[in-house]
Amino acid sequence: MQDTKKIILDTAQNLFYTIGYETTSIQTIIDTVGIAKGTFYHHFKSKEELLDKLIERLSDTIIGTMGNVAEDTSLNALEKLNKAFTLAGQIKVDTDNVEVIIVLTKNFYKESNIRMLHKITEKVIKITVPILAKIIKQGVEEKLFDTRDPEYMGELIMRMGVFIQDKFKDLLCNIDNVDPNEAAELFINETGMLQTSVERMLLTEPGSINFYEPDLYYRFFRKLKERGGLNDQN
Amino acid sequence: MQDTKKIILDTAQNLFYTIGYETTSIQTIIDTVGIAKGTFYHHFKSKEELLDKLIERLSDTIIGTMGNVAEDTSLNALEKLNKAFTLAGQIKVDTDNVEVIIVLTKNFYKESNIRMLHKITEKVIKITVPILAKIIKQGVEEKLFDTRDPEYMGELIMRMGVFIQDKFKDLLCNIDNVDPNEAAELFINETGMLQTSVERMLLTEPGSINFYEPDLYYRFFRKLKERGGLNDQN
DNA sequence: GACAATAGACCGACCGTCGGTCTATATTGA
DNA sequence: TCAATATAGACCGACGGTCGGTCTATTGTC
Repeated sequence: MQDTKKIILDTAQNLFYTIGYETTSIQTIIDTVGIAKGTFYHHFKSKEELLDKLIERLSDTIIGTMGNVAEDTSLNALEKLNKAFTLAGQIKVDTDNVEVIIVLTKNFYKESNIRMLHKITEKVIKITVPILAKIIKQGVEEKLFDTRDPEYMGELIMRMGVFIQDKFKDLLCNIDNVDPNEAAELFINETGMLQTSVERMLLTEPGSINFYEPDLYYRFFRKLKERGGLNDQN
Repeated sequence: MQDTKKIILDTAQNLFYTIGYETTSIQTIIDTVGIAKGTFYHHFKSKEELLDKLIERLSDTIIGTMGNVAEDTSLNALEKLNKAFTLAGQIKVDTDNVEVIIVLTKNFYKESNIRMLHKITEKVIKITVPILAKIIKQGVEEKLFDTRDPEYMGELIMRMGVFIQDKFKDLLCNIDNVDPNEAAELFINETGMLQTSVERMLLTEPGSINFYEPDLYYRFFRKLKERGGLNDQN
């Protein structure tokens, strides 16, 4: 990868994440990088291709981390599924990176990013489903799960993950009107519903699916409230 | 509703469905209707508002039809759910309207319509979930279903419906490379998986969820193949 | 000297604005 | 009662500004 090309990619990623894909013009990108129009179009044939390359780069890291889990022979299918699912989410929720989550939430998910989000989501699903399917298939063989179509179940589970990520975003956006404990409880209820749903769909033991740690979210929402919600950043 | 406004809405709907939202310019709309720029902006403050009004109109019909099912006292919750879910899909699959489905598939779902599709999907979910939730709640009271959060289950089911609609589109787009019976079988397998998943999630009797009629899809795909797939229309 | 990299003037399409016209209804005054 | 006037709002289309993308010229490199 040439230097300029990488810089363009990095800059564009920053801008797309903070300002939005549609709302970031080529002009803004080249001004930020400090290059001319012609240079940009020498490296990328269109804005769309730039986005695609960006998503490609993102995919590689996800495939890497999830692939490792799937091939870890020390884990059974249930452990793998729990671990792999957590890794599939692009944003790692943590009490240490409240700032980052806020910025991403307020910008990444905004209206002008629908196309980008859609592309990313579809790509992530496309690359993660085969990995999840493999894990689920292993689980069926280990008699931990019951389903006749691991591929389909993998995709269903991933889409449920996308769904709850969206719910998480909604909660964050309304955090100022809600008590942090209440918000945490709401979200934990939703994660619980999701986990129970997956357990039922796979006919596995109640309580065996653990995609989300309740404590983490209690702490996260409390910390978020402490620093004054999302308002100070705009 | 004034005459001109309604004509603009109708025309735009046609254009958006056949050419696509992003790819239809205001100029095209006003040329088709036969009015001037100013007239358009007299009735709508932006292209986006036009889309919103269009979606609003669509929502009203869905609320109407689904609401009737929910309030039909002659049905139990299971019958209501089966009926309501089918009505939620905007496109009624039928062997009589193969043509319409083809046009909608090839255009409605295309790349340049992602924003429009997203808006429609979110709106449809927003208005249908309360209705489904009510039905599911009734089902819990009737001991037909088991869940502690009907609202969440309603949304999950609706999103699974959106998901399978997308799968149906994918199948249609690749119809030329696949045997119609094989395509039908693929899709029926997926509907089966979805139905089983819903049954398990709601802890209801296997076989009680019937959102899709297998025969209909066998006939549909056979008829589609007879008329030569999607190719003749472009 | 061939070829990749960079530059920036330029293009056409697009959304939305703005000053203004035109018609139909309401109001007025004799 | 009815002509003259006033008001509302539907309608018009030239225009501004932005944006993605192209094209030709120039620079740098092996």
